Amino acid sequence: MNGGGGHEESVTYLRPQSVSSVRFWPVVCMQGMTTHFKTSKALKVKKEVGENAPAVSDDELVAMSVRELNQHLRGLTKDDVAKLKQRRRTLKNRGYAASCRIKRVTQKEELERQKTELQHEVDKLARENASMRLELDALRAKYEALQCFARSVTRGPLSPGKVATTSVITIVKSANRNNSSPSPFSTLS
Amino acid sequence: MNGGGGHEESVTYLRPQSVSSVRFWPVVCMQGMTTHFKTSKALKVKKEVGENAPAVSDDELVAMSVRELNQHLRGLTKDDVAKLKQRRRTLKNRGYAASCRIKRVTQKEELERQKTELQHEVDKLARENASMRLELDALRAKYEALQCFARSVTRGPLSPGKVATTSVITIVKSANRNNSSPSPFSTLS
DNA sequence: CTGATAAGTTAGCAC
DNA sequence: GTGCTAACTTATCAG
Repeated sequence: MNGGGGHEESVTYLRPQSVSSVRFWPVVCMQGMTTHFKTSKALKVKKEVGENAPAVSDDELVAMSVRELNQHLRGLTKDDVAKLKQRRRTLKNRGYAASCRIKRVTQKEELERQKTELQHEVDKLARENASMRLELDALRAKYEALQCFARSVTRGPLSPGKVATTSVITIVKSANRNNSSPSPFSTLS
Repeated sequence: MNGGGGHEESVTYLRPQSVSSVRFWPVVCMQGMTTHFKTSKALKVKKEVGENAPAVSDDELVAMSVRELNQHLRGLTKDDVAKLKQRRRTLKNRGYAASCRIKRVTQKEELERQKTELQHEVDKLARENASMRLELDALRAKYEALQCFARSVTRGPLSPGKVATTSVITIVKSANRNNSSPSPFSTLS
């Protein structure tokens, strides 16, 4: 596979580094891009006699600015220039792909976090709601009881002594049925 | 590139179909897997003299059962068998990858849907909560006012003539209206 | 082996 | 040219 014409001599593989040691880089940083090495894809360069190119590493190549890159391009074949640039582009893309995946995972986690947060908020509001509803019902009961009493006192102004007291007793019982709060007259005395 | 030894004659490329017409398949279905065609990767098969293999299409190959596949493998080189199987595996993987992407997107959408739903629930509960709080406050005010009145009637049983009667009427009216009146005496006509 | 998924490669878009 | 992303390929793992 990958026959360059049938030559086997004086060929140097770039990227001869570790296989399947995969690291995550800080997004867009692309340190330590030394992975994989697909044989059929490995860029290779004929070693010219008296070659002085220092065989830039992936890390260096990808971190290089365009200006720095141009310096390394001095005295290279037009073909080699293209290949080096392509290698740089590929390395960059590898980093972009990693960034993209990290972003995807991060966004998903963020979404799940927000979902959990909202769920907690729903729970909290539902609890508040329920307790308020209880309170409201209790207060309504108390209010109606008190209203009953007030009506009995005012409508029939017979003798406010004994009758009123009896009414109060009744109301107290009624109020206890509905909830735990004491009689509507607990604060009266 | 991809030299099979330097021969250029009698070579048939499989997968010569459309380039970059990408379709989504029903998950795991893998219909219409005719895409891309990376030249450096294209599987190619030597055309043997008297070859009777019908050059199975991607669709057929991927939909084939193992038993059917074995029938198509009759009279093929061990090498060609391996290549065909590899092509099948690659096609399958293409489908798996598509399924994987679809699943990812679907899950994300589902997450967002749930988030929206929860947000609506929070809004609804918050609204309920606020209105109930208003109702509660109004009722408390009414209750206290009535309590005041009741206290004044019971504690000092002076003359329950005009004032008391007026008060009672007010209370009754107020009771019919739930919470729109800030004071039990506001509706005094 | 089948299916799924992480990582890498490629094509193509947008700036 | 740079960065991003969909689709594809490959490697690898689980069942």
